[in-house]
Amino acid sequence: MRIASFNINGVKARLPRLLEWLAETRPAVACLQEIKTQDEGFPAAEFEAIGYRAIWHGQKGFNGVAILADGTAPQEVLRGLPGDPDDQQARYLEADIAGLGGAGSAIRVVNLYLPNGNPQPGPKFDYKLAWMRRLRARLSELLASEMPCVVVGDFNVIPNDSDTWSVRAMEHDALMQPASRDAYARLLHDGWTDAIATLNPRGGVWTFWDYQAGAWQRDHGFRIDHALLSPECADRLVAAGVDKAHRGRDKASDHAPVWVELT
DNA sequence: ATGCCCGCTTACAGCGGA
Repeated sequence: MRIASFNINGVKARLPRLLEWLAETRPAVACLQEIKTQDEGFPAAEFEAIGYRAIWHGQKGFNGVAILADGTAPQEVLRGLPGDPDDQQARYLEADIAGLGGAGSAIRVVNLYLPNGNPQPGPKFDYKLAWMRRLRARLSELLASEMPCVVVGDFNVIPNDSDTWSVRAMEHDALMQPASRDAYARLLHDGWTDAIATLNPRGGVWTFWDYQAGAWQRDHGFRIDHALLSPECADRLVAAGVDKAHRGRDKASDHAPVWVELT
């Protein structure tokens, strides 16, 4: 059973590529980030036509997340990350997916689009770090619940030096500041398993290649899209990967899809 | 040091992304 995450950089601009990817890889759950549309612009009928039911949290022009499930409707648990009533940005969706947990029970899926934080220092970086503190609080509740849980999305954090083509090029970027990395490391220390890192301990796996400066052609990428597993799900991990070839297609997103395969 | 490219917007230039 596959759970995938894909920062699509605009659901309207990406729809043909997205439908193609769903048909080719057929994940049980597909979490999308940066849908970049208001709720009423989300192409739910296009996904239903190929067997996916969806929930989504849109915003005009920027951000926006969606959860698609193959043949079943995601049961929404949370829309928006708790902890700041003034936060209006559409970056968090949490849902139960029936039938994917042990013995036919549900699995909890968190889909997030963590703030970029550039330029740093500054208010956008402060917002990122505050968002990560709120995320840790919510994910700690999920760990305490002991339910099977998968947290995927664009974390906008390069966890280790081996997760970027060039430490020097990214040195001053918000994605790999010590404070960003520390906040991510705290999640892992709490008990979450980074699926791709666990299966690729030497690093060198990228999920993003910039549109600019020929980054794709030069393989100048880094790893910022992650899949975190609760202990129950980590025991079921059999594979994890990146659909790298999709980054090379015409009209591609600047991110490639990432996925985990659980028994 | 900045822009490169791309998607979005009551757009035709500017912003955000990473």
